[in-house]
Amino acid sequence: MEISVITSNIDDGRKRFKFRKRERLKLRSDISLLFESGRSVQNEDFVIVYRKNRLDYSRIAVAVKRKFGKANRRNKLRRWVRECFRTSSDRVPKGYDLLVIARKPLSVKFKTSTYWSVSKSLIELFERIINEESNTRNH
RNA sequence: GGAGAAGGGCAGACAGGCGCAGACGGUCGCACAAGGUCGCACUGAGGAAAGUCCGGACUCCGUGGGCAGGAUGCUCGCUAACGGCGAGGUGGCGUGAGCCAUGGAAGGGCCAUAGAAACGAAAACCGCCUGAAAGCUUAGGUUGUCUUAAGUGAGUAGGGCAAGGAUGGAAAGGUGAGGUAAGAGCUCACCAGCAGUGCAGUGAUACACUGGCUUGGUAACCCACAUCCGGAGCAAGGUCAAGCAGGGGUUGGGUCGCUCUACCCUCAUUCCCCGGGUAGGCCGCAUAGACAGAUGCCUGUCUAUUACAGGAUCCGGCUUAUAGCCCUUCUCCGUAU
RNA sequence: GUGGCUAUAGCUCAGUUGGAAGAGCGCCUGACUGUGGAUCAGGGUGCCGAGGGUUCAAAUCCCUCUAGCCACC
Repeated sequence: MEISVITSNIDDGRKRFKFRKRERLKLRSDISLLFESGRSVQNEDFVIVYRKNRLDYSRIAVAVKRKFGKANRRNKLRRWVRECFRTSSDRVPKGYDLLVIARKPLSVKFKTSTYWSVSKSLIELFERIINEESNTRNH
């Protein structure tokens, strides 16, 4: 019961987020479905392929090509994307399967870029997904 | 204080917050399954985790032998083993601390072009030394199809030499003296190198004496000798089980580049071939340990957002990448005492 | 991850005991033609993926890197 007190204290400042196992998109069949019937948005850094699932939460997968860089760089980008997904879950569209693909220009400027610049361009894409989906519903 | 040489170390730290993986303990769950959920506590990437260049462990392949093939290469030691490391020997470079290299008298191959000649005690372009003759001319003796002298031919042909020049990456010991027509290990002294003997050392070798005077380079060319190596690799391999539907074939199969001897299995549940369908879990697997694959972000302080960079069967090395520092030992130069 | 292969002209490829690098297509120049094509004649387009080493000499032999590709659940 002491625990709940602590967490509630934190909730005063900012929200407490988790990244659960079920929020990962792991099955091969799900991903091939995405490629077959998913829609996509893109900017200079990323492509996001998305598709509505029948759950009340979103699932995410990250794809980084081997050409992007060595293992260290690829790991770092994957962690940043995951961190962004976790901390800004209120801005992520709910009930979707997402596949984030890193593009070539990002690999060039990756050495000088920071976590904030990467998460900014990701959030921009998340918001565009929300907008486009609401538009199609209106039609 | 400056310029170097060798070796070793750190690889952001501390505090707080959010988050992740595993194990453990609760809890939900027919249940010691999968999965979810909770957690004041525990564990959670590197010096190179990398390249995959070596060596093992481990696993499967039927046993043994031979050939082929591969690796290493001064000596000794360390090691499970190694192509690794340590010490020593010899040679080269550097004022020095130190650094780099290491089989050429078993045999064969190759050394283009240039050069006389490229490993055969061979060869002769220029050169050095020696050095003709026929013929021709002139003069004389003599009148014969004769002969003498000088000149010319010619410093030519021929012979001797391996000193010097030229070529080349490299020219067959080097320097000096004697010697000779000119020269030459032709002779002598010293030096280098080779062989033998003695002595010291486990040994590579060192030292001394004696001898004949002397036969390049290339084994990251073949190779001799010595030592070692069977082949594949955790996607190895083992095991469990659901679903469906099994069918067919004949001397075939039993790791390998080749080969030999012996052996084993086998007319089908197991091996081989073909078709359909497809799905995997667990073990292997670890005091980090997954199977879409765990380390990230924020705040404060310290110069600090800051190098190279992330385990995938595990160890021992090597190699390559690397910010900013720190420590130890040593060398040379300058100044002061 | 494990085990392999390749890199030579703009493109596709040769290049065997180490001795000054070629073929085909394309390209450029000239001739023929009013112009173009076809045809004929001529031309090199090269730091042999990068850096070291062995050698008198390296596309070739040895070592280390860098790219690209393939096979095996």
